[in-house]
Amino acid sequence: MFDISIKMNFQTPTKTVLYSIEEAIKAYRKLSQKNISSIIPDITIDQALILIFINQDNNTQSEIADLVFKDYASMSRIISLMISKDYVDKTIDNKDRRKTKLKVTKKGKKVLEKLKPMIIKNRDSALANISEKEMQTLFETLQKIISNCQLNEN
Amino acid sequence: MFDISIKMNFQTPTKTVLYSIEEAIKAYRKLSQKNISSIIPDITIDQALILIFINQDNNTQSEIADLVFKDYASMSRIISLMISKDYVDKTIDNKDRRKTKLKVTKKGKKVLEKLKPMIIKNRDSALANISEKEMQTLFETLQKIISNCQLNEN
DNA sequence: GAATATTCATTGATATATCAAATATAATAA
DNA sequence: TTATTATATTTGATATATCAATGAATATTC
Repeated sequence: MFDISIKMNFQTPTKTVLYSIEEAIKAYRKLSQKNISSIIPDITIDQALILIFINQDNNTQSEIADLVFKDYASMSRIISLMISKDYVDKTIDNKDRRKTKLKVTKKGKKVLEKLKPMIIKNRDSALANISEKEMQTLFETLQKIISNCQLNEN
Repeated sequence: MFDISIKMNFQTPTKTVLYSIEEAIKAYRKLSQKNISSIIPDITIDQALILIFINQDNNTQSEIADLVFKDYASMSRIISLMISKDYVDKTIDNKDRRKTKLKVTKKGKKVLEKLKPMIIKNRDSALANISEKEMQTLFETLQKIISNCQLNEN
């Protein structure tokens, strides 16, 4: 009895939308990584995304980590690698010596310019045949899920 | 000029739905992991998911890897760990000695029973206040994105 | 000003992701 | 049957994820 009642509510994982969300993001990542690697072989999509954010504003390392949903420890290591590849340049913020100032190098800027068209193309092909209205609905539902999850967080 | 025309199409990453998809799945994973760890400290959500799939059917290791979107190499290592924790038991398939037969151990089954209510609760809280219709729409849009990405795959 | 607490970043340990290469077995072609 | 090819899994190398602990600088409290 008990077992059956549990099973009734216990949908196979593959049947929940959460599974589809995972599937969608993995498919998009795979496509993006493949296309980006075809232009710049030694950069990951996350590194490219980080490069875009560093280029946009004067954010600290941990602010950017929050933007790309990364742990600060991971961020620290990714930045090290990006420095060693000469995509990024790091200096100490003299107003607060705990903080870092990140800057995209010349090489990094070149890479960004080379990648931009492909980044746009990736987004466009992932979102092909999806209307503005559909996209808006998708966005709103996702925001609900996000805030639902964050409610039960602390 | 050229630069401006690029910028016009180059939305800030945070403004695309793809970013929201990533955000949603990460928020859900964080919530799930937290709640699952509160019951069984030494299991990850992916391991729990894998346990469910092993329990359901007689799939081979790589079939399960496909179900949970994991690389075969990762799967191999995850299974090793799950065996060492006595959640899973592995034998060679004598009809085809390349294949493995995976089985959930008694301890694994106990863990699954303990976790089931929480897994259901996690899904429910993530999807709270989302109507059936909304969920259906979400599912359909995600399927479009998935097939869009897989089209440009090979 | 000294002690304490907080913040930003790094490092260590372990698990997982990814690609390439290696093994072992099975299926197919010659 | 032997050689070749294909399939299932493992292993190596490197990058990333996560948690805990540490270091360095700043902010707060007394």
